[in-house]
Amino acid sequence: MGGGGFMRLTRYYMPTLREKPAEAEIISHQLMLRAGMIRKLASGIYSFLPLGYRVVRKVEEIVRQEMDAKGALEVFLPVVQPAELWRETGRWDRFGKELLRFKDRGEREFCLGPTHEEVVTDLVRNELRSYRQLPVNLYQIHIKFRDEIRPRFGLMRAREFIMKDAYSFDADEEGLNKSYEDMYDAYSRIFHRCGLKFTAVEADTGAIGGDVSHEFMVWADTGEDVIVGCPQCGYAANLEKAEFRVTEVGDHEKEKPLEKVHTPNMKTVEEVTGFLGVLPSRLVKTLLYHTDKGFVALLIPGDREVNETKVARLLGVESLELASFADVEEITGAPVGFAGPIGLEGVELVADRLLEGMKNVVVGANEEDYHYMNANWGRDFLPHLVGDIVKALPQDPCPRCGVPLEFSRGIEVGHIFKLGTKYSEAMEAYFLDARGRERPFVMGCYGIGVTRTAAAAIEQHHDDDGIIWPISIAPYECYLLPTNTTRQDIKEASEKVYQGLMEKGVEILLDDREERAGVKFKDADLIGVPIRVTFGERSIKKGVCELKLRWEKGSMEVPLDRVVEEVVALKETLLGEVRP
RNA sequence: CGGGGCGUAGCGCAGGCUGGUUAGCGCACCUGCCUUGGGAGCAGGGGGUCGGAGGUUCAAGUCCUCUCGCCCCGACCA
Repeated sequence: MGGGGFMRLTRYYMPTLREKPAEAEIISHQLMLRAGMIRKLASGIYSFLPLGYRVVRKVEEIVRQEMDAKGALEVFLPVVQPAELWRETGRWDRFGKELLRFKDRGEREFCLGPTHEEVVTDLVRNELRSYRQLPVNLYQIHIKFRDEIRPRFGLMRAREFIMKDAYSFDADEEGLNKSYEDMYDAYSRIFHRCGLKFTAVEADTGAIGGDVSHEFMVWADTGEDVIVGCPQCGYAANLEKAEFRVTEVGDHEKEKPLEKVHTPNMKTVEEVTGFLGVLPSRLVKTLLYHTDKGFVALLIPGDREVNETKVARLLGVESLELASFADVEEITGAPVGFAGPIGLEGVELVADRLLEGMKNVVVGANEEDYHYMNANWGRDFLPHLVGDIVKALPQDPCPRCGVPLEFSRGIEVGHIFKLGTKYSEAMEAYFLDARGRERPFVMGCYGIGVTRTAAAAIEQHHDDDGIIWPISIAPYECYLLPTNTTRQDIKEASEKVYQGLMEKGVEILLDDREERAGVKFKDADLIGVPIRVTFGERSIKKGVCELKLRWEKGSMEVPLDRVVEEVVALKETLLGEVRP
């Protein structure tokens, strides 16, 4: 590790803060600032101090070992990338403002790399020619820059961050499947070794493209992502992707005559259903969206929300956003709040499958202050397309086994994709197969947010006093705490143990500062080193010191001449607990 | 991009409405004494372009205009 695996605090740079910085909202951000791990340079841009950087390096090293074990090869690609490359895949225009663009002195356009599909594909297309050279998996660990709309939560959603990204190149689908499985396995091992409680969930491929994808989620109530899981069969997906079973196959009511009702100034589902005395699920919301293929009207139950990801996938569109108020008026002939499928022309009607078979529902009348009651599918309106376009809700039946789904929150720390030939075709990256045919590489890409993983670990492992590092990613493994360095016996004992542990390769901090014991205890707890050895007056006279784990209340007395071996053994035990 | 809030010492803040000596407090920092098992005590001390620019005024941290930065919420589910 940088700077060696041992250090005395009198020579360290670890500016801890007693008070929590005003800017920090979530616990990992607060603790990283307080523990002297990071400092902010600008919005979403952080410097790593020695303690923080050691944690980053620990995570990186675990990632590196597991990637190498799968035969992936480490490379180092440029942060600054030319616009032409991004134009080849069309992402120069599509990527949006997250892509930080600038020009060099010669007015040539560049960007700071938010990801490296283009660069890595460019790299191999000039060098890999034959199927015999495949598969290849190239990875790197370094800085990414994404100009987030709103950076927040410290390292959790930073603009500049450290990422491990890997790209696999295979000759065919079968090869890709193998590469993907290897990465899935490597990721499981990596997060396990980092001491994290996590789960892999099915995910949508979104802007990166491709078809199959999993996200690795660290469980945390403060997480920004919603995990939908089945307690019975283990189905797990993120909210964007989560499917659910339709159990009700329709109503057995008789169709009643369509009835136009006056609903003055009632625009929301609550207002209309409250006024008409029906359940929100009996109202059909009609939402107008603008897509790159024109306008569409989405029909969903009043108690549901549109899942835009599912819609985009179903329609095969790239952009999807709610129509403006003006467009809604133009298309429906009524102000927002009164749209409905009956008599709505010029737009494609897309209905959620939940509505199929429902009888006598409420819909907007496309006329200000009017709705219809007893509208019926088939008789009064007929959707052009039916599909799953709403978000799952807790208690919806699992798509696989029908057991009620449970919702929880998580932090996305890893994401793997089967890309297929999307990039290789766009960039004309071909190889020759066994029969001499030119074929595009079948690609996969695999990311891990290294700095986010460190933050996620804190979200999952802390208490009121500070961080509680899993030993595998702790900045140091052991904290030596002489309570009073003015006493020779205490000082000498701690120095001797320091020497002993150093020789055994244990990563240690010796708190040799002339501070009062309380200050040292507070700092030790704050920075969260897992093993602590205390040298105090009472115990030193008995020839012992105290061994304590950060997450346990009590400590154990250990003879001074045995503490080195005890710490070494303890370290091995703790590391063993996070080995896959 | 829309809305709200905040920029005063390294950190956390007061002062501002109602302009008026040398701009304060706690923590941190330096020196000394003392103390040494959960962020001690006493004494002394250093540190500020009050985010920046312009303006009003005899006088601006305070009022006005502009600007920069940071934080939070929202970005339209009819």
